[in-house]
Amino acid sequence: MPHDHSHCVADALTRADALCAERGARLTTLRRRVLELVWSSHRPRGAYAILEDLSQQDGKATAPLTVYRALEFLVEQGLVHRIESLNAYVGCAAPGPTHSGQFLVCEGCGDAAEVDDPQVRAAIETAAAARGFRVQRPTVEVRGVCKACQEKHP
Amino acid sequence: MPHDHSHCVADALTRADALCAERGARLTTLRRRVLELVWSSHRPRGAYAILEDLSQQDGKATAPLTVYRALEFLVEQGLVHRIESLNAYVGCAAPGPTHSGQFLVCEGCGDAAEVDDPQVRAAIETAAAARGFRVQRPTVEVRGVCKACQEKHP
DNA sequence: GTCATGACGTTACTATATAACCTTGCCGCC
DNA sequence: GGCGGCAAGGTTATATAGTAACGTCATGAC
Ligand SMILES: [Zn+2]
Ligand SMILES: [Zn+2]
Ligand SMILES: [Zn+2]
Ligand SMILES: [Zn+2]
Repeated sequence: MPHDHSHCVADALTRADALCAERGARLTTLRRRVLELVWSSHRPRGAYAILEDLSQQDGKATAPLTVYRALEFLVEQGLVHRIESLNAYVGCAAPGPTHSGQFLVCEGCGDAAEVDDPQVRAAIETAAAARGFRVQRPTVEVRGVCKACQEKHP
Repeated sequence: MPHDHSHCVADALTRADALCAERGARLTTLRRRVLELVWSSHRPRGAYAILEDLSQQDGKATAPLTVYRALEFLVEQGLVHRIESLNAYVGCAAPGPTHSGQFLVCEGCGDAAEVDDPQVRAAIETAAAARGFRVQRPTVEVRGVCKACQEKHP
């Protein structure tokens, strides 16, 4: 779905500003820049890719730790999610009460769509409870093909 | 649950022998050794940890590729699963028709219990279908605390 | 035996992530 | 104003994870 992505970015930054202000968290210039770079598309972006973007913008090399620290902050604040199966990061579509959604990762276009399906969450909770397992952080990353890509290759 | 783990290992190896024979897949000495090392506990084990085990057994350094190739084979055969969120590998409890189960990973003891819950699978399938997403490979890795560890720290 | 195939070894390299330590800038307070 | 405390960010080095390219050897079909 071709959309006006600049809106996605602008919205994400606005929400981030609001959330951090509300919580007294410091969304510094660097952290905000990293957040914007994560949001450069809906494809999860690796830490080193972001590092390169940053270095290029500044015309000088940046250290990995700089990026990792910013990402750590953004993940803690629930503004960004880490996709474990890709070692990459993607902007959260609906930050707020910190959550952990599920991700539909397309093999075709690479986009990762975030969904937060109560049924999925409940099924996992139930299956875990049946084994006496206390859930802390569920990770659900579904590889497959998105609607748009299916239509492209019929 | 303290159990006779040697049984787990023996069973796993027996099943692996049978499955590979049935399929005409070659479970070579190296691959069998790696499988045994993966099964050394119920904790997912990193490729480099296995590499060290192997090197130590042989008294000479082994190359990473050796291990990665064996692991690739074992994963393809469904004898071993990769835990994405840990970059580690764990033996499959019920190999056979190749499946992709869910994993309950304990923060306390590190054990990863494999479950294959139809409800979870169905919920994911439904949620994906509702968005026109075709599922290929679901990854579910739940971090939390297992029953035994909960009882240990009440 | 010959030859094709697949398994394994060797070397070098890329990618991802963290440790230890120091500098800077902000903020409240004396 | 100046000082103490703290958190962010910089610097350097290192740990951990994964691949590429190429060669050699074993197995099995013919
Ligand atoms: Zn967008
Ligand atoms: Zn797609
Ligand atoms: Zn066991
Ligand atoms: Zn446990």
